This record gives sequence, structure tokens and C-alpha cells, in this order.
Amino acid sequence: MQITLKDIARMAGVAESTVSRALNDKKGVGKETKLKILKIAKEHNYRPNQLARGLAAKKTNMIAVVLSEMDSPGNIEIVKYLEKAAENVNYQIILCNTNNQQEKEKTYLSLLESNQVDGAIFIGGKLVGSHLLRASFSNENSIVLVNRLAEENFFTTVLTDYSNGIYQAAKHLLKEGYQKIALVSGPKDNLVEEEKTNGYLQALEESGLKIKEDLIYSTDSSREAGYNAFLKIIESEVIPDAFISTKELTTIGLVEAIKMGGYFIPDDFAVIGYGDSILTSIIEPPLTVLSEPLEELAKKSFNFLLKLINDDLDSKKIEVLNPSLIIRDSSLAKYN
Amino acid sequence: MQITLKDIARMAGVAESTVSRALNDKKGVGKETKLKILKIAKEHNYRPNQLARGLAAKKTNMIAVVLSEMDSPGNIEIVKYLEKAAENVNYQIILCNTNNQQEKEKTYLSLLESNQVDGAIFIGGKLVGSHLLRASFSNENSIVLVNRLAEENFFTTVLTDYSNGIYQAAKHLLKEGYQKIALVSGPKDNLVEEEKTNGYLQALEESGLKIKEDLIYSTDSSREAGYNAFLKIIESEVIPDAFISTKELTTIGLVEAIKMGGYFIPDDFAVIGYGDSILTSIIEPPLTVLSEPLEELAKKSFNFLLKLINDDLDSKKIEVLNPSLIIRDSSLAKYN
DNA sequence: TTGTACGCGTTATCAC
DNA sequence: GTGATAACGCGTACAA
Repeated sequence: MQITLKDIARMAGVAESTVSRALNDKKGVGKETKLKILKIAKEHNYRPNQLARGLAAKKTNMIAVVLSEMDSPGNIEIVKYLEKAAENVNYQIILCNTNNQQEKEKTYLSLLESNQVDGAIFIGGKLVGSHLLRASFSNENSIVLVNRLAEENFFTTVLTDYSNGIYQAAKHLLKEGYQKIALVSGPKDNLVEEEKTNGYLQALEESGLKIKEDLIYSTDSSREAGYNAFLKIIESEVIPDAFISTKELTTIGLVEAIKMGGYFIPDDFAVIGYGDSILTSIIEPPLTVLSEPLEELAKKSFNFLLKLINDDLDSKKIEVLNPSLIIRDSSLAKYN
Repeated sequence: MQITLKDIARMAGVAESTVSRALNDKKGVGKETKLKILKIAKEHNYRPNQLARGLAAKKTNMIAVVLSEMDSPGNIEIVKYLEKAAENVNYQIILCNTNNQQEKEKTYLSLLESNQVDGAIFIGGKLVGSHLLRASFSNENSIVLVNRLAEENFFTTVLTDYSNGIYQAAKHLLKEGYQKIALVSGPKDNLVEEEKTNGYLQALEESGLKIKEDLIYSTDSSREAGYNAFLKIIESEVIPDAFISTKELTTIGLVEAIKMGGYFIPDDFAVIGYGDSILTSIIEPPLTVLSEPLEELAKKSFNFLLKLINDDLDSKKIEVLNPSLIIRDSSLAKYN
């Protein structure tokens, strides 16, 4: 059995409340009694029961981080930064993985509703479902969305400027002489992916190019999906000379398919991938990629959540950060 | 505010205990009262407060999964299998990341000691520290180790047969005609890595080859470490003709260094890497790798933990599973 | 500065 | 079958 407050109180010959105060560094405890209490606590390796503590204080100092994709190195990177931020303020992170399944999200939301965590950060994922909405209505839950768009705009959100990112990518390809740029984006029912597509369309329109519907392909965010996307697209009437991929894993699959087909990058097809992660840095040739400001995404979202928890945020906020285009071999100029 | 048991009791005009019984499917509740209670609960979106529940029942239905390396796709894969297993028995997983820092492990152990979780699975990591030991003494904590060796043998453990795995790898290289095989292993203060080295030594000795100390290199388990390992090793007197790498990320770094040096695989150096993950499958050339039985590791360890929690395991168990050698281009025969 | 008493939301043990 | 009531371990007014 674990030792409890009561035990310490008995040993020290004081009241439980005094022990509680001493252990929590609250003022109003005599120096000597405090020292004695701390000593006893240490000697017996006392660990406060966090369940009881949370129950009494209505605060657990734990937050949930809900990942839509645990395979994506970018997401893992964000988690690491979150952990660092949490550590500084003595918060625990509990990591949850949904694998893009909406029902799973519901499960993890109940962590909030059942008071196991003080707040939650949702990273990625599709359109915000009705259950998330209801959660925000039923009680003033502390929720921050990262890289996830909801048309309702009920949640504090930290975003990457996807539209602008893909816009830059497309512009770059155009400047390098590519004219028939294909877009391999994520699932259609994802507003973030819609944003990306918008950036693509805008760049093409500005250049006076006709949009070929055949060259816009939306699919899952998996490696296989990227692979199959290439196979589908080169079957179409218009053969592209370049690809922009909007997800980390699809990028990998896409490049693999291109190489498997005996084509060369960028000679046959230029490629701009997504995410400046280990995956895109391993693959050959060196890939031009769109890179998200992962550290900032993490820091800002954590700060927002902290403020939400402490009722320190007057209104829902949306912060948009800029991605950057990292130019490498795979998008080199077509004719030189 | 959330609705509580008491609220439901009031609305239904019954006692709290009755509500508790009804909601927990315990016998001894009238059909009609039960129906009424369930209806009210559903209508008001009642969520039991897990803190209170855990406090009263001394059981949280949560387990901690402590990862030593979150960058390793193999570990992530194990986590996914664990999640699946946990879901089946209505357990929640809380993921913790230590980044190979022992102090962090201590932090997460306190999740156990403070009754926030019913048990913990430690995946990977170095030598078991004294804090882990103390945990096993102070109270009968439910702990399972995965891919982690402790000389004390206090914990139920699920292991891969590392020694045999590396033995197979080395034998394979020898058969293919390689004679000067270098080993790039993980940190020295890690018994698992020691096991791997043993397998290597055994294979070489059986073949009557003299061991060259220069060719045994132990380092961090990072990509950079693998990269630098190659640079160091080719500076030595004996230039190897093959490499065995015992960690996922070092494998990547190693291969990158070889290619960066202008060498070819396997013409200049054969390579056997570690882990059949996305990383080793992306990199070129196709890599011969040692693959761990990830799903089995997860399933067995979870079952063990469940039994530990339910006091269903009479003694500490150690289960050793077999890795498999997946042969691809990077270890092709030297002369043909 | 210290102690008393109550509450947090459940579960479990008695009675009835 | 149902209802009080006492835990569970801690925080916190309030009183002393």
C-alpha cells in the first residue's frame, strides 16, 4: 500500500491540512513543521494520489494530445515540442492516436468530459465532427486545434497557411518551366486539403493556365495512396510534367511510383513534396518540400491551451503561421 | 458543469447507490428503475468522473506505455498494436516518451505510484535504473518490459532474440563471401546491445575468423551516430567489406554516409540494417534487414500486463521471440 | 501558525 | 430491489 497524507500527518503529529499545505508550498506553515513534514514525506517516498488531488482541486495538470496520424514524422515532431513546453509548466501529456477514425476522437474527448484531463490539443484530422461541436457547447472545454480547419470556427486554432504554401510551390514550378502540374492532395472532406487546392488553383490562374481537372487528384494520406495516385494520373489524357503532393506519406508513395515506372525526377517529372522530415530527406533524389513551422505550431498551441485552461483567453483565436519552401533537386528547372 | 450521479439520483427519485449499480450493469436493480436511470443518463449526456471512479474503485483502466524512442517507426508500430489490444478490453493507453532520458522515466513511473494508471509497459531503453527497481520493491507494481534487458530479472519481459538475430545476419554475410564485417551497435550500457554483440562474436568465432576490435563500434541510436560511425570505421586499419547495424536510425545514417562517400552498396560495402520499417524500405538500395515480430511483442506484453494487473500471473515471466532476416539487395554475394 | 470539517464524485458495505 | 452511509485521498474554507 501507498503512504498517504493521513499517514504523514499521524507520524508528524499534525493535522492533514498542515501536511497538505506544507507539501504544496502554501504559506502559513511554520518553518520547522514544514521541514519535518517534508523529511517524513521523502523518507517514505510519498506520492500524492493524483486521482484524489484532481478530484478535490478539479484540476489534473494533464492534457490530451490527439493525433490523427502517428505515422507522420511531422506530427511526432510537434508532440516532442509540446512535451518540452508542458514540462516547463509541470504538465503531463497523454498522447492519443485516432488513425483518422472519427469514433476514436469521441473516445478521447471523453477524457475531457470525464475530467481526466484539463484540456486537449487536436493535431490534424478531418472536418470537425458534430461530437466535437457538442462538447464545446455542453461545457466550456479547453480545446485547441492544430492544422485542422472547421467551418464553424468555434475553436481556438493554430494553422499553417496551406493555401499560400501550395501557391508558392506551384509558382516555383511554373517559374522553373513546368506547365502541366498535377496536384495530389489529401481527402476531399478535409478543409485543410481544400485550402491547399485553392492555393494551387490560384497560382495556375494567375499564370493564365487552364485548369485540367484530370491533374487534380485527391486521395488518402497514405503511402499506398500516393503510389496509386501516380498510376492513375499518368493514365489520364493530359500527362503532367510535375507533381505537388500535399501529405508526407503520399509524397513517399508518389516518388516510389515514379521511380518504379522507370521515370526520372526531375527530368521526367518534377516533384514537390510535403514535410521536411526524415522521410523526405532519405528518399532520392533530394526532394523540394513544403515545410511547416512545427516548433511554432507546438508552442503557440500549447500557450493557447494554457490560457484557455486558466480562463485567460477572452475570445477564440485563430493564428496562421507560414510554411516555407525548401528547394532541392527534385524541382530543378526543366530546360537547362 | 457536468452532471453527476447525485443529479441523476435526484431526478430519478432513487438513491445514488442504485444509480451506480444501474450504470455499471450490476445485478440487483429493478428492470424499470434501471431503464429510467439509463434514460436520464443518456438524455443529460452523463459522463462518470473517472477520477472519482478511480479513487473509489482503485482502478483506472488506464495503462502507461513508455517509449524510449518515439522516432523509431518500429516502436510506433508496437504502440499501434498495443492500442488495438487495449481497445478490446476497454483500456486506455497513455503514451509517454522519454527520449532515452532516465529522469523522464522516473517521471512516468510516478504515474504508477500515484495511481493514475493500473500498469505500465516500457519499450526499449537502457539498463533498468534503480528507480525502476525501487518501484518493484515498494509496491507490487504491474510493469512489463519490452525489448529491454535487466540483469536483475525482476520484471516480466518480452524480448526479441537479439543475439540469434545478429548471429543470423553475420552468418548470412559470411556465406555471401564477406570476411571483414563491421558491427555498428547501440550504446554500451545497454544489455540488449550487448546481446547483439554476442551474436556477432559467436558467428565470427564459429567461422574461425579473428575478431578485429576496430570493427566493433558502439554509439548512440541516432541517424547522426550512424553517419559518424562509418566515417570513424573507415579510418581504422582494417577496412571492412560489410556492415551490420543494430538500430533503425543508425542504419539510415550509416547508409547515407556510405553513399555520401561515393561508395556503392553492396559492391563496396554490404549492409544489413535493423527494422523492417518505412525508413529502411525507402532508402536505396533495398536493404537486407533484421525484422522484429512487432505484433507479437505487443500482444504478448499486453497480455502479461493484464494478468499482472489482475494478479493472474504467479511468477515473473520472460518470453523470447524470434526476429527474422529479410534478405534484399544490400547483402548480395560479393563475387558474382 | 495550526486544526476542524466538509466537499470532490464514485464505489462498496451494510442494513432494510 | 433499494437506500443510507462510509470510505477513497486530498484541498480548502473557516475557526481557533
